[in-house]
Amino acid sequence: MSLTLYNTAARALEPFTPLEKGRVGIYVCGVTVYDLCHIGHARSAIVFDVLVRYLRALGNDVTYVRNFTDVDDKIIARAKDLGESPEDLAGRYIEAFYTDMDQLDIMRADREPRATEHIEAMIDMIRILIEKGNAYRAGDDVYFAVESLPGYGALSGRKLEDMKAGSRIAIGEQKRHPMDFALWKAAKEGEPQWDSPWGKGRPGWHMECSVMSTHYLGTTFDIHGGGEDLLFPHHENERAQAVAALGGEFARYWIHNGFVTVNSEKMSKSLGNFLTIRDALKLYHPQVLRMFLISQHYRSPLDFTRSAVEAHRSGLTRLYRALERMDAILGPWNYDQGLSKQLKGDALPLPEEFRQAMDDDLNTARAVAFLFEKLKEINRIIGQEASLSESDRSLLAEGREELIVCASVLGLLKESPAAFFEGVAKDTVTLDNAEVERLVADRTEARKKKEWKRADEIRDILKKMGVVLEDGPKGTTWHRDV
RNA sequence: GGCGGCAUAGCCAAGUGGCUAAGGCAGCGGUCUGCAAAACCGUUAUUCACCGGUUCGAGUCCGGUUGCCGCCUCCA
Repeated sequence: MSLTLYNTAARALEPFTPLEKGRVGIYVCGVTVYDLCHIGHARSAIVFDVLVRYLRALGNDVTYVRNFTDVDDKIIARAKDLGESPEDLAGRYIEAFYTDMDQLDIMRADREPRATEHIEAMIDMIRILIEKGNAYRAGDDVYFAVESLPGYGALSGRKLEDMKAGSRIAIGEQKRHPMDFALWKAAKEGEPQWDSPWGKGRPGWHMECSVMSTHYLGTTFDIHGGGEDLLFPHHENERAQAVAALGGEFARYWIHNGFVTVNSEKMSKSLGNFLTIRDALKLYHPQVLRMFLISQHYRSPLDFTRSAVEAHRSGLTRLYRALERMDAILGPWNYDQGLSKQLKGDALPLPEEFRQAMDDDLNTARAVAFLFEKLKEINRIIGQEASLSESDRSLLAEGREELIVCASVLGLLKESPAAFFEGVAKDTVTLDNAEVERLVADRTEARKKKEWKRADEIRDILKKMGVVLEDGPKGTTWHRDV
């Protein structure tokens, strides 16, 4: 079996075959940097992060391009409100993007172009579109003529005649067809602007992606991704421009991720339920968020609720606990190893079951289920800890490797258990380890003397400090309450 | 109005016509333990919103009903 992906353009699952065997070019629409990223941005970023990781784990040489939209109406408006330059505002939010995404362990793309770095090429593309008769000037603006391109609407499954967009046209616009969209917008006072054959102005939103994707990946490339809301008009228009201007096929596979709702409501400013990554990270450990965000299929809507996220925190904790015990038995694992191997693009040894799940349109829910099945196997072996045979130990070592390699494709189990437990603990108060150790030792003393009451008192004290004890055959271990 | 999606146990969720409907969380019973915790074992959907149909066989395909959601306007 090989990788099958749902191609929005075909509205069907299709076997994925790159243009060139072993090489994959992927372009993903990034964010418009005028505000902090929210949990929906995180989902999108994680979906494509996992896709790229998996393509690499299969041994592909992947070129991953993700843009920043750093010139746009919203940026200009926000900058004006804050009395800041649009460039500074965009710069600040690009930094914020990295801060947040780094915490979620989202890999950097290979190319992260900004719209403002490619204005010249956009002007060139607009010029070509005018020459070819796909675009026209109207006043100081330039519009794309949707009727000039046969098949416009095919990507998003719309017919021009169905799209009664007349009511959306602002007075004063001189479009030939209501669906025509701006390629170049004439400059307004005090806004970012560039010289062009049509006077000073700035490019329309869709232009940047047509130009930057084909610049880095060629006129026909493998995968284009983004949130499902971008399908229309953004992706439709992006493709129309590129196909009309360059004649290539543009993207061959279109992948769109579903939305995140919060308590069953779409996030919106008016509802005040915008959950930024930053705020979510105040409540949950980044690995827990990641686990939650990949726990269902990427095309399904995902509802963010406290109880749902917390369920995954419990599950992830169980995985890390097993890791901790394996480290104790086998010696500590180097927690960077899985990831660093895969970043080189070498094929990873992935178990068949895991591969089948991922091959099936990136079924991360099933992939996670595999992790738990593996966990059960491992725990069964550890259960006999007192008498582990050589073959048990090597089974355990194999199991650990498999578990971590698979998890690394999902971006999970990437840190040491100690770091995870420290980070995931409810109690933010720093523990005095020496104090804990002393109490544990006192309790061990009491238990030796069978002073159960005293022992239980100490256990209660520790519990209140946020420490949970486990009495095992090799003595008492403790960890922070989760 | 146009286009599309979803409805599976207490909750989340996989299931892309055919062995006993994954997995997680929560609960319950058991093993272990001084008692716990953790772990393991067992258990919790004769049934997949409802009604018809196709088929030897449907959660899975088709039609209808109900309910929810998204896009069509900036949006991941």
